[in-house]
Amino acid sequence: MQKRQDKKTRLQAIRLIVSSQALESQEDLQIELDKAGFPCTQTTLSRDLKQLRISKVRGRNGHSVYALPREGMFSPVMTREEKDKRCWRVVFSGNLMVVHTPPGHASMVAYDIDNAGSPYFLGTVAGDDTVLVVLQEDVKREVAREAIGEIVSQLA
Amino acid sequence: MQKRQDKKTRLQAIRLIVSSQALESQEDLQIELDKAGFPCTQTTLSRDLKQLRISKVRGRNGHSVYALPREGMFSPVMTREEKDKRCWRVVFSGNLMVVHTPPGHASMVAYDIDNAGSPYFLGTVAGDDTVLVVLQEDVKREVAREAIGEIVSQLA
DNA sequence: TTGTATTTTGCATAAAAATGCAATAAATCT
DNA sequence: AGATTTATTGCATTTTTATGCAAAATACAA
Repeated sequence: MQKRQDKKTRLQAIRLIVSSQALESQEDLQIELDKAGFPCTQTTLSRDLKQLRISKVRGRNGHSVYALPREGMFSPVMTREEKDKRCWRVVFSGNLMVVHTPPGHASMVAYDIDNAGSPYFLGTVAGDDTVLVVLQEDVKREVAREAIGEIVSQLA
Repeated sequence: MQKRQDKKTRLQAIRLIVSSQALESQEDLQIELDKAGFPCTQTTLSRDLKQLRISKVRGRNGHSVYALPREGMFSPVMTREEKDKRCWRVVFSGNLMVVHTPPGHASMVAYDIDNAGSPYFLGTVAGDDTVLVVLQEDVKREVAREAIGEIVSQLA
């Protein structure tokens, strides 16, 4: 067998390529990777993509393209209980809502809040275990509390 | 050909099944769907999944399961050009300004805001795609909006 | 070093998913 | 009603992706 190429670097190249172009098959990716100086087989690509947790997702047109995984994505295998536990405590201060979560889960919760499209929440900033949510000015805390409850348990 | 079953209903059933169990193949889905009273072929499923924009995503273990589409979940939903073109969304609440950016760009924007040396902005906190800017107490929103506009456009 | 374990990779092949074509049900038009 | 168009669906097949196995490079231990 020939001298191995640096796998780390190849994986990095794959990330780069996948994030910058819409590739529809491993064969296409293989071609691009080859251009970039990383020749390899479809077999290897299949394994690399698995390791990088890259999957094909459908655009509006129905076509599928490869895409990097985004944190905050959780598999449908997560149990109800696990999801409900994502949100620990909610307190308010001025027009800010402070959501406490388990360590490391803040970004996921923030992601869900952002994507819930609620009119009450203007935006979020996530740390490691805390999410800061900026409320619409005239929103009552009760309303906000209920809304966050729905988002967390609903996605749960 | 036999009497057709209601496609609408079948699609609904697929949504339900996919969102409640971790299925690894269309064949598995076919079996579940059959149990639910919607017998059909893999061919039909392939088409249904395409129409529903359901795709396989990888869990942490690397295994793939079908999952309903979630907006904004994957990067390629928006191309790089679209991201660059997208106009920043700026909203206010109290003496806070909330600046939305493309995913991962918040810290860069925050950095630029900090370094712009504007007297209107006391400080910033950046998440992944949101920057929280604390405004000087007596600053008018129009002024703030204009100021941020200048800072941001310098980036582009 | 020498021997052993682990990792990486490709080939051949299996498994999974997508699609061209054709048949026919259902809808629409005249 | 009868004719025409559109939508669904399955079969056969192709295309795409995953994997068992083996070879060889690299890492590791004694």
